[in-house]
Amino acid sequence: MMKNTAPPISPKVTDPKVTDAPRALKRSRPVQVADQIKRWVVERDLRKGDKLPNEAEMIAQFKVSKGTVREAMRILEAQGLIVTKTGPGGGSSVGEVSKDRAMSLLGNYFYFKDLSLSDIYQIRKLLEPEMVANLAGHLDDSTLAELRAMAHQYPEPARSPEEEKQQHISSLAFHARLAEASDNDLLGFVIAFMARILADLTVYRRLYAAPNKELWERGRRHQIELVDALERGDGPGARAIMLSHMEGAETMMNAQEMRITREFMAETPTS
Amino acid sequence: MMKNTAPPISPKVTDPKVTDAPRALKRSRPVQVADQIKRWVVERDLRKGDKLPNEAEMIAQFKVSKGTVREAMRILEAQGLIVTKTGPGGGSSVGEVSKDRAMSLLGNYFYFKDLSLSDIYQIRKLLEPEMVANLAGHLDDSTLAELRAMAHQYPEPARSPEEEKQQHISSLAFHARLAEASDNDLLGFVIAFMARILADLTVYRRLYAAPNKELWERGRRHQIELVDALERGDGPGARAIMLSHMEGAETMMNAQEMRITREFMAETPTS
DNA sequence: GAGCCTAATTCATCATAATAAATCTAAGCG
DNA sequence: CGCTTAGATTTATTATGATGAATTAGGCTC
Repeated sequence: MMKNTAPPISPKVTDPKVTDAPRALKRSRPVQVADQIKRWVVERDLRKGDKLPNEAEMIAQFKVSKGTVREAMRILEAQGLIVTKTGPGGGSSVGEVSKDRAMSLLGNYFYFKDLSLSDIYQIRKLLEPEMVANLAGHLDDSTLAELRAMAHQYPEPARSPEEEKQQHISSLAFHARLAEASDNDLLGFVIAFMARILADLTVYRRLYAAPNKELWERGRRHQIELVDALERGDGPGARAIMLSHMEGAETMMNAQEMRITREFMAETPTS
Repeated sequence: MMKNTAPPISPKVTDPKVTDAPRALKRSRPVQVADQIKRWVVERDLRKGDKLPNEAEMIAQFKVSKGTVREAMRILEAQGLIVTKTGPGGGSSVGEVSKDRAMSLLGNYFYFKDLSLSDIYQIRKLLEPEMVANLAGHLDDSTLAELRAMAHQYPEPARSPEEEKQQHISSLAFHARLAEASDNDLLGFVIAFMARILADLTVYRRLYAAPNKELWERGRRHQIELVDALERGDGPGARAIMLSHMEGAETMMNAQEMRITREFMAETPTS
């Protein structure tokens, strides 16, 4: 029917090398090879940096052509699971999936989903206060200093739409930095992901809506007060400030026309 | 739901600066080609099902060899962005990233992160009550019936560890089904993802810890009461029930020894 | 007109060869 | 003796062409 080049159908075959191919009868060979490599990695509990066999060995191991092995490697590489280098001592090795790549891949999913601002803020209002409550009293001095610097970066309200956008991005970076410090990796990831989605939005300020100076000032004060609360370990205080901050931010966002950029999120090339 | 902030999709977002090879250094050719194809798709605002040029055209278009084009296609395919078929009328076409694939890719990221149960439950306790509060009064009859059937599936406490595991999985499926019905796609995704992580855990019940009949019974009652509350549109009630349910579930989970299966999440072949 | 068969189209896989990149080695120079 | 650097080596990267397999469309038979 669909697979008579290889002899995998009969159950009692003693396939040389391919000891383990129970399911996987509908997928292309590169995908199958990629899956086998994944299993191979998991079985040996390889970790970041551990090396995989080189191309030639894989060709021999899986009895497939060079091109097929390469396509399999590309699949794994696209998922961020391996990295490959050339040269002596080169080859492929296990690579931890970076947060950046994970967010990009997840962004591809939501590209088709048209999230609304209220969707995102509904979650931010729940998660961000909780996160800062956890964080209170657990941040080291350098992180606190970093946050404080970010909070003080823009001492004045924006005078141009472009500047306002910069401040907006900067504010989101503040939240992303907080998320990075979170002990709860999942919580931190979701919050950072939302910050990134918001940062990727294209903002069209309504021309007739003058920047709301009062709201802006309150947002800035929130950030400063938040860092203070975090420093003195005041969890409930931090939570309350963040909640208020989120509500203010939501109001500001709703006062603007926004549109999701219809681009796949690109990975930031380490800049 | 207040979806009023979601803007209608407007045409033309393309920034003229970044349309053509801005920075193409340092990356391999297949990756560059994949990026070009992505841009090509976005610029034309192609949607699910729209077809891409065939292999030969791409070879001519990008002036690279067939192998390179194929590797680029494998990259995009691994990310779920395209699907490829053979035969007349075959070729590659744009494919919506499936929820399943998105969860697998995200799972690869957390494979290296060793999430704890308390990390997950901290978030569940925040998000799931909120979700059901949104859902109250917004579910159609067939969904309600489906949920009710799931809630009634196991009328008796488990008599064996294996059966208990089945019930556990079933309960998580209940939550995943709720998440699927959520209007807030991001909220639903995060909740379904957590359910999947929990389902992928390998459970080792402590041999000396007899199944807690009372807790189990309360959990079951929660599910039934929850569906009732959802049906009559009682948002606050649904929220309260779910919060209580989450707390109970957390207690039960903590009474068990669990270990994350050290496997990359596989995609379920068909669903 | 229904059903089967053949042919055309398109991707899938394999094989081989030449190229490029990274590293290591050791000769050459100061 | 130590540093530099040219070349050799290892490994992945790209290219090319040929053959195979899957799928559909159209035609042929009855």
